[in-house]
Amino acid sequence: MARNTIQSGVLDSIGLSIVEQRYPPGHVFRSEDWETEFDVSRTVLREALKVLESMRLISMRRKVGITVLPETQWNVFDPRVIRWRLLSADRQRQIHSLTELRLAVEPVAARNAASRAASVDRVALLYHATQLENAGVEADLERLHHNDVAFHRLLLAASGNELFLALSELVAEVLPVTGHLVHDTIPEQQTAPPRHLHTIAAQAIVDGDATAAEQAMRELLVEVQEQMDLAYQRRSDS
Amino acid sequence: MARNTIQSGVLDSIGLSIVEQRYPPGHVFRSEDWETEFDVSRTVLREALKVLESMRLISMRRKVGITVLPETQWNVFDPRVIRWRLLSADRQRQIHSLTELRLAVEPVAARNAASRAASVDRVALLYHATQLENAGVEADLERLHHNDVAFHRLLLAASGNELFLALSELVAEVLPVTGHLVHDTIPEQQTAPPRHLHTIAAQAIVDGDATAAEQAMRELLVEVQEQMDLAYQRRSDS
DNA sequence: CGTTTCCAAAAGTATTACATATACTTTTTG
DNA sequence: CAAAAAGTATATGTAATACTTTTGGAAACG
Repeated sequence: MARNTIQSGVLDSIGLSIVEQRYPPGHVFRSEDWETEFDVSRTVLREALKVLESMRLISMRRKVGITVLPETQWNVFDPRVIRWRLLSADRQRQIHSLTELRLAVEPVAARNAASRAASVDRVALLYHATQLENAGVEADLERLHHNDVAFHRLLLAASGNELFLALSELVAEVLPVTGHLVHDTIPEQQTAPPRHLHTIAAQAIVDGDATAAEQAMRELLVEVQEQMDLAYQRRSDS
Repeated sequence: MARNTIQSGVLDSIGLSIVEQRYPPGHVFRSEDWETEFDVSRTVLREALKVLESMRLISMRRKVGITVLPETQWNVFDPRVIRWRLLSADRQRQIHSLTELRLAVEPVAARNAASRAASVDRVALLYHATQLENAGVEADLERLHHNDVAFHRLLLAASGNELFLALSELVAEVLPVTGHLVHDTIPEQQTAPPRHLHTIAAQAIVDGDATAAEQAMRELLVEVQEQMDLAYQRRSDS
């Protein structure tokens, strides 16, 4: 995805530094400052700044300069902002927020999928779920995450709501992070229940049982939420 | 919000034309085409295109040109994309999707607000709710919408989740549209119940009753959803 | 028929000059 | 002396242009 252009490098660098709170909100730059720091032309810099402006990380005004905007203004649904935040200090808060959002949306997505999804999608969902459940302890994480992402993306797509589908990108950003976190800190047998819930949800969708699907996804996400909290708790203990 | 710059005009024009499906996905432009059409410099055009690229409406590649991306790629959470879609032909679908998302999120937001919100926010919520409920038939729409937007924004803010808060911008975009639609097509007395539900939800949040708050907001959004469907049904009848 | 080479096309980058809006200062004015 | 008007400096906004780099596709080649 990341195009091999210097503009994207500058964008990434500035974006991350802002999200990392290296500059207080309200802090003002002149574009010249960045030009010299990165040794790029005004053209390249301005194109990067325009993107950051469209993400509401900064505001550009004549005779004033580039102002760093407060966090409340940010387009926190932009996948790049998500990624930057997952790299920054408030990673934990970001994961918590994202999981809370998933807890709100995915059960409803499951409900809708159970009543609207195409048969082929229902079957595919069940396939990914069983793949997840049957994966043993020695299964490589790579493959596990792939199925996990595929399951949740398909679920959101099958909901028939393009806004839900768009959220799958955010889920895809956060899933590997939560996956590794859980894997590194939680004993294996404790992760079995959520995996099983994938299958229950998928089966409910295949059966067209909207309520059961919603319930299973809700339990699954509650489980994820608890595992996240537990993982961070153990971390701070060590 | 719209800055008084040519670049923003070009951005708006191209963005809207893409969202309106005036060009099929996969259609390829050269930046020169747009330059002549809008009679602007390459600088201005490219800055607009960069923003559109960051919204995933287009993709710019060397030796290829500017490709219009399919709808599934779009950053549908960007407020500008929302606005363009509300202006375009699939306005109805967009409203339905947004309401469905609200139906997923706002009840959870209410639940969280009931257990986390600051006292001052709880009181303010109740204030806006009673203002809404007490507004008579002759109350000007302007003022009604202002209170409505304020209520929902505050609710999402009080949830303590910055992703929920960010959604308030989308709600603010869609609320006036649904508001006018309902007002123009539904008899006044039928809009009373949802208004009352605002107060019930707010009161539950003041009382710290998470379950009641969630339930009230869910009923409210279901009501909104039904009114939307009804409004469009009546429209197509005429 | 597949592979490599090469070219042209389109975006990517850089430089420079000028336009324009606007925060700030100075002057005028009542 | 304060408030309004005028003026000025400054940083972004816009334009024009030249050059660089990547890369799809045609042409040459084995």
